[in-house]
Amino acid sequence: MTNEQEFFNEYRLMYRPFTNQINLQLEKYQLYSSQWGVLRLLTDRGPHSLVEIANFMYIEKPSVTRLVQKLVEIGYVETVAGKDKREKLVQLTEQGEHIVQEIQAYLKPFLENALEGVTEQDIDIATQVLAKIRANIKK
Amino acid sequence: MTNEQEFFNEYRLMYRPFTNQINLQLEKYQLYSSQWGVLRLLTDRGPHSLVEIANFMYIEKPSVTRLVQKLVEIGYVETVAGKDKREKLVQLTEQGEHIVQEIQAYLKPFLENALEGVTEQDIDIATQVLAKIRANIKK
DNA sequence: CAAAATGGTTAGCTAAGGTAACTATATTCT
DNA sequence: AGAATATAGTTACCTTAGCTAACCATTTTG
Repeated sequence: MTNEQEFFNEYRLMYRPFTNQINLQLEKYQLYSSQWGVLRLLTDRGPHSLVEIANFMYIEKPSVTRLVQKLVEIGYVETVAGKDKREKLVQLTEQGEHIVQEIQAYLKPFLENALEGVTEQDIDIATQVLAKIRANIKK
Repeated sequence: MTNEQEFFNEYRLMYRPFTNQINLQLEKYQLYSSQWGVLRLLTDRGPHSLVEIANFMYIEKPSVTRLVQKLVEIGYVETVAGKDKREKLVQLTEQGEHIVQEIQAYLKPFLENALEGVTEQDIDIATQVLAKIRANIKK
């Protein structure tokens, strides 16, 4: 087995246990990891339209509609009309901003534990490899 | 944003484009990436019972039942009764062994392209990081 | 040998998407 | 300017890749 195949093998093997664990942690906040992805995007990079969210997350518009509808329902985000009246800008509510901080703190020990025994440097290398692959695929 | 969060962010962002592309490549063989995962396991490590497959792939027994049923239908694998009469050993058929070779060759350019510009050494480091995380999570 | 454990299946559910077809607003092109 | 085209978002319905609960059939254990 070549190194390339071994890498992709490991990549896929990690996916389910990781996502399951994250969903377990997020249950407390009535969130799934997909919704958490949206909240993190809004936190890290500010308000986005639905289409922008779709492009960033590599998912289709209807999927974003549903994710955002649920987050609005819970009260973590709100939508405001853009200058372009077709557009809806999605932004965190005050409650949303608050909960994101709380969740980030809550997840911290879990993520730290997951990376236990891995050096900072290796994490950075792995991060760059993943980013590079993503760029190559979408090219 | 800390490095840890950045890593997990990249990990998740890569998942959908990657799996979509793989499924696209596998369409030609009437396979999904989940089924391909089973074929690869049988190729790399020989015949396995359903429970062994479930443990290896971190999925539940009923999911394995369905994956294997489909592969039997297509004719890529067959099941033989184990010494323990409850057990079913899943193994590649001749056609299955043949097709795995073909698919591996067919996927090669795609995987190489995905890793273009990444050094062997960095791939190895990234692979080890993923394996380590998986071990930490399941611990 | 009865009770518990293990391997596998069936039935029905869910998360996290996707496509097709539509409305409403904006943009472009003659 | 007005018609054709493009873009943002939604609705309805479909799919992949899982899941749990409940159930057989064997095997192991007390």
